[in-house]
Amino acid sequence: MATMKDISKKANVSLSTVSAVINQSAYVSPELTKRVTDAIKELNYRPNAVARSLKKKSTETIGVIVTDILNPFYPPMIKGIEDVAFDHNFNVILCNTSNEHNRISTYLELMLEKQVDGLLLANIATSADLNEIEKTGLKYVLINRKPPFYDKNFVGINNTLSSELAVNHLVRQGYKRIAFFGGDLKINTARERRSGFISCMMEHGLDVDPKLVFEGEYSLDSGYNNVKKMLMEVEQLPEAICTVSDVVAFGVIKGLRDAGIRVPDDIAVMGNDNSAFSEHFLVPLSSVDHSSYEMGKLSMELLLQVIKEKEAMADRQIILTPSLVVRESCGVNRNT
Amino acid sequence: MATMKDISKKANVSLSTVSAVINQSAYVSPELTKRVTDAIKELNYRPNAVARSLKKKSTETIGVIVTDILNPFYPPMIKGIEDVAFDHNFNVILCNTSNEHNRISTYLELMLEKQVDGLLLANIATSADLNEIEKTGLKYVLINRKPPFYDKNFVGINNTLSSELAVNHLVRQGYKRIAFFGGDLKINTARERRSGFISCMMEHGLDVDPKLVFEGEYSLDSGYNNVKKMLMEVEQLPEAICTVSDVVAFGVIKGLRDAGIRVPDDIAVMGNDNSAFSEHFLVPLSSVDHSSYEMGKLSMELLLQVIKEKEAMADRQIILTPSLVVRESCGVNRNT
DNA sequence: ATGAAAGCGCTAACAT
DNA sequence: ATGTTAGCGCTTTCAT
Repeated sequence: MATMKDISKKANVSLSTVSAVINQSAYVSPELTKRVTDAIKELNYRPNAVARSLKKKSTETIGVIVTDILNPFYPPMIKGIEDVAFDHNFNVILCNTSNEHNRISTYLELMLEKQVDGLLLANIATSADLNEIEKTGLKYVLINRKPPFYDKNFVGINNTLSSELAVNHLVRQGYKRIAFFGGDLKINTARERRSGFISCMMEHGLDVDPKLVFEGEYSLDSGYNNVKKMLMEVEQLPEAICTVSDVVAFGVIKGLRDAGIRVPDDIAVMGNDNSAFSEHFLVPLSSVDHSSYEMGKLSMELLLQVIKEKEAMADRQIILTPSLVVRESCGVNRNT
Repeated sequence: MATMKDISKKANVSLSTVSAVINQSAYVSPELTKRVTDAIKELNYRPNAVARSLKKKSTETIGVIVTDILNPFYPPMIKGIEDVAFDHNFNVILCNTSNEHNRISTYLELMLEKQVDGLLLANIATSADLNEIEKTGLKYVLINRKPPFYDKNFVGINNTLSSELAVNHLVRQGYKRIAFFGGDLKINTARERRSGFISCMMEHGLDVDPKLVFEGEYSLDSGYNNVKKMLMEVEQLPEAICTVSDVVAFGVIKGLRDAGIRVPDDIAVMGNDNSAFSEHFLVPLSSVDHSSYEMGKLSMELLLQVIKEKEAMADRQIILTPSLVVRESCGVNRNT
């Protein structure tokens, strides 16, 4: 690989002149400019970003940490991040923890050593984890999940509202006895969606049967297993099931079908997330769209701002508004 | 951020001693070792990988270029890559071209400048593209797709066999008039799957109606649109449709349903890829598994070998064997 | 066993 | 307008 030194020799100019034409950081006479650009072409020169980074203390690289790229919620988010990174000549180092929580620390160390300009994190839900991030001193923005009392840079959605949209739809369809299949209450999104469900039910004057409110995880298995549990423990089944996420709804529908219960004929099922292919699921899933692509995009744009500002800028929390997506899993309006 | 210099001062030793204890590259007396490690802890020192990379000419970073992370075929592959990278303290820069072919060149330049140690490419199907890669001089291995006559490092699957497995299954189910919904014939996987289909049909003594062999793309829309086309142009519909990929099958099933045709009752549909959630699709899709996670894993392992060998090692082509996955979309055996 | 010093490829302050 | 030079943080010969 040719270096700037090679160019300067070939073009018979100084190093700083080469640097000046490459970075257009100072006026260079057309004469010398041509000699330099010619040499660059001839030697097929490419600047060495590592050397530049060492000098400039910036790598134009960011780290993205997610829990599980296999969860269909994340690919659009990652695509959103990558798209804006690409537009700004930034690169994205993908860190996929595969739900192994202790991988986070290792990734953080690696990112620190690699001198990334910033971090995008989609799986920080506890103060302990946040603390680890803060200790790195890196610039960062949190996506989707956040610890209690967190008031710094963040891009997420209105989770309470997402449940409300879901419940409203179910109520409009005429369902009254509605179950909630939730997630891990250590995660704010799970807490907020759960409380949105409960408060919205109350708002409608509907009872929430505690036996019909389940905790779980953001996984298909969780939905499946909770259905089994419900079938065992609950005497009177619900008319509808409101879930914390599409993958959970997938598991719920699978569990229901395995038990010979038809969706939506016997029980309606509502998703939340609007994952890819939910439209084409066993029974096309009604859901609430969270535009995770948009979240990715906005978080990267925010991070770029944070990186580029010289003095610390005021923190921002961007909360997107979810929207209802009606398909078939909650049947047609029973009131009309 | 503390540097090695800070450590050497604090511990009152030379730079090379600090380096020696960090890299365990030379014997250092217990006495000095302790002083150094203490200083490292006290100053919370982290080695600067950028500086190290500049000196060592290796970044422990690789670039991964894929066409579209939204295609469910890729996340498992990326996860496989990332998992073995993680085990070797390598980082993965994700390059998602979003099917914009001209993004490839830009990514290649960026990867060159960033001095990645190697490249994993899942979308190189033409000699022209391969040429671009070769010009970078970077080490690389191709995944899944490859240009004609390519005989270098590669990890893929036996595409011909994947079609044969599909056809065999359909024939076993009693179908005789079988259509093929293919992909872009510029891509070897599409060509091989198509020719596997045709030869296997012949093997069974079955006619291939040219009007029932479609070209297309690896996308849902392609399957959907080709169904429309078929419905318009073909007088006698097929009993079964063999597709080049699950996403195409998704589109096919959607198109069929929209036209009031039931799957598998009226027409059977066979996937190929076994994407995530195919199991939970509108009608659970019978498919052929390609273990894209395994492909990712093996390709990264191969790349690491290539990177670590001093002298050029013999090229390797790893061809995985696909396996049939029977679900519901091709009905039950009509012969029994 | 430890230290001094050169140099990886670049940028930027300074000198001319 | 162009060139000289120091230095980013590290590794690695070469002395001692």
